[in-house]
Amino acid sequence: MDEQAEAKRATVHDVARTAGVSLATVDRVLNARPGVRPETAEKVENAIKALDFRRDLSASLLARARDLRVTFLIPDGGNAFMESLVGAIARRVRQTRNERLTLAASQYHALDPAALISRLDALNGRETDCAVIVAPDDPAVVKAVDAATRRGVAIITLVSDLPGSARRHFIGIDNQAAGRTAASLLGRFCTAPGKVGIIAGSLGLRDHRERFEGFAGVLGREFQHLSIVGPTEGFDDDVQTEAAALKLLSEHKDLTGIYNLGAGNAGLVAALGKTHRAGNIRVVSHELSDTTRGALRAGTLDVVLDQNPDGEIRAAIAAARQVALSPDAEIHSDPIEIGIFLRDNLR
Amino acid sequence: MDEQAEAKRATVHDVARTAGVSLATVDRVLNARPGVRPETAEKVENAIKALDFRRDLSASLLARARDLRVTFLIPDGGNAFMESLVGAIARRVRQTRNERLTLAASQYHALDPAALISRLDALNGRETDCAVIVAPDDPAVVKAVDAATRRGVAIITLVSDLPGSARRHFIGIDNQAAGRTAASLLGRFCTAPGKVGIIAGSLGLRDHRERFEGFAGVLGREFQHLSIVGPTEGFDDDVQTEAAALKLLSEHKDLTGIYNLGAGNAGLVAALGKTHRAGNIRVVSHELSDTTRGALRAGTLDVVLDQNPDGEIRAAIAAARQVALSPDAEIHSDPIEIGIFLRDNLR
DNA sequence: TCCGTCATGAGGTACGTGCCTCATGACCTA
DNA sequence: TAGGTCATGAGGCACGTACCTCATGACGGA
Repeated sequence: MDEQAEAKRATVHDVARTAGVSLATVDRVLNARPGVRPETAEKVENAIKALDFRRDLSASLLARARDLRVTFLIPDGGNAFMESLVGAIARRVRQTRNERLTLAASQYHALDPAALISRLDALNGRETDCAVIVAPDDPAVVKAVDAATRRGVAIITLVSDLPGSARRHFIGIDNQAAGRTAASLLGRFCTAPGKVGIIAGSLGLRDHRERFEGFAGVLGREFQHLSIVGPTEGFDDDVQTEAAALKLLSEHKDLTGIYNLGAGNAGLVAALGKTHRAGNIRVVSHELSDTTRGALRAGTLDVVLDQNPDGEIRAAIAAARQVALSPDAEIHSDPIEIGIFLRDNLR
Repeated sequence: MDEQAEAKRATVHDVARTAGVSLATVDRVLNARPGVRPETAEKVENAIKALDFRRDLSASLLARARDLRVTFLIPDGGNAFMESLVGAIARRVRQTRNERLTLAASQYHALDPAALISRLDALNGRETDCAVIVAPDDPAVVKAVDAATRRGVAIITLVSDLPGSARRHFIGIDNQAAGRTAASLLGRFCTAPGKVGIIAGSLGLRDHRERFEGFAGVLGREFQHLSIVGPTEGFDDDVQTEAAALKLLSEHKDLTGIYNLGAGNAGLVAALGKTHRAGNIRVVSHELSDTTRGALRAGTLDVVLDQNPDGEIRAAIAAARQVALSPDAEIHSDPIEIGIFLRDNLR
């Protein structure tokens, strides 16, 4: 089987000729400028469809003599995963310097919707084409997203979605599947009957709720020799997570497994070490970091599920380009896969 | 932390001015055209470094009025993984239609180095910028790769590398790590003492050898209650793999696990079904496909390691763009991660 | 009927790079 | 010294799109 290149691509000139209108009119339609009668616009749309015309991104960005400007809004506050997202953005900046792309990363005070909202309100379509946000599922945030969209800034949600908002796209993993996967691994690792403790960041967070649901479903259905203790909340914080883990460990001597579906892994590792249970309990947690890598190597953690921050940033940028290309068309993006890391396939 | 966009990027005009030469000379240097004295070229190189000039890929592809032409050479022969690579290429074709990229996929007779070599010999730099090849590690292939490189076709190896050749880059997973991961999972799933059977495609293949080495290392070091039987060869073929699996199963009644590090999964699944051992033996194999997905859902397979064909194709194209941009510079590409799939995180 | 508004056409320049032609001067060789 | 080769400069056109100005014709209301 050989696939050959298709014939020459259609240009705006071809569209104009086919539609029987001038270049200027095609341009008005393509860039949603006023001054075109609906029936004329339709002729153009039809020609575009007939020729399968797609605007040439290279030429387009070149002609407007400016970059595609993408702003990231990420929570701060020492959360290792969020920091790795910021790191991934910085890496992309280096790689995309010759691709007419300007990336700006900006952190807002975590767990503070008002801080995020004021950042969103400050965005406008003249300075920003697209904003990629990691946002809590809050009605006021949804409103701010809708308002920014009306000002011409396309919004893409990252990690945690905002269904019901005007956001153009969501980039993230299937958190239910992540929970199911954790249960499936822990269920097979813990062969003797016993208890499995669950630590969440906060059940107010959509992604954490979904992970727990997936986990509980699979464990209840397939691993009935294990029962669930919790979830208890660690608020994505090392100190509070350590306290939660210590409480679990002291109250349930027959604990054979732990699933930490939030952040705060350093606290969890510390608690396992202090109680001398590291290695005796099977532990699954989320997000690769220096802490979790070290704990995997030491055998304190057995599995780390990872949502691949570099992949998410790449996908977000690709989605932003699609938005720039055709503001209404549906966005296609490769699904972000859940990475499963053991000591043996650490990167 | 906020990262702002840097100042305006340097253009060829800036380079010419800084170097004190004309645009034409800069162009000659940039595109490796003859007619420039070494010391003049050096002035230009220095200006490029001083200004951190990078050629604008969009403008470059636009100006040469042709696409970046990438040809893929993939083995045929019903191997499900190779077919999925071809499918991934087809998907990319659709996504990159407006990115000045022409992808051609071409399959050659599997296990036939001569067929690959004649394809390589037919490539030339006027029609192809870059060839991405899945190639056996054969001295004659290495020679053909070197010759194609001299004719101006950059070669990128995919899945299996050709160290010692003039290939510009390798895209693929760490096969040692894949083997280690398989051992680590199988070792924890098989808690009772017993035997683990190994089926390879062919130990003549570099990637298969590496997987086996990784597997044997971890199993011997960490799971001494398990012993290895094999490897036996299935030649990446369903029928032969089924025969190999049947032989393993009949000769070793105390087999508690199987690791199939090659293709031919349909044969393995058939053998497990016929001997009524499906579900009683822990099985790890490679590459997601309809067969392996179904077997995961049915519980016949426990884990499938996957090298993410879509990601590999994406990475290969990104690498090809880098080659086009600067023919000598080192290529940076995100590592391809080993996907670990259980029933619960199937996509 | 006159003027204003609107839809559209015509044509240009610009973006950054590739690639072409032609001219010029320096240097080498016979 | 004439003819040749070579390094370089000067300039222009092209790629496909964005965006600008100006002209023109149609149609409406007063």
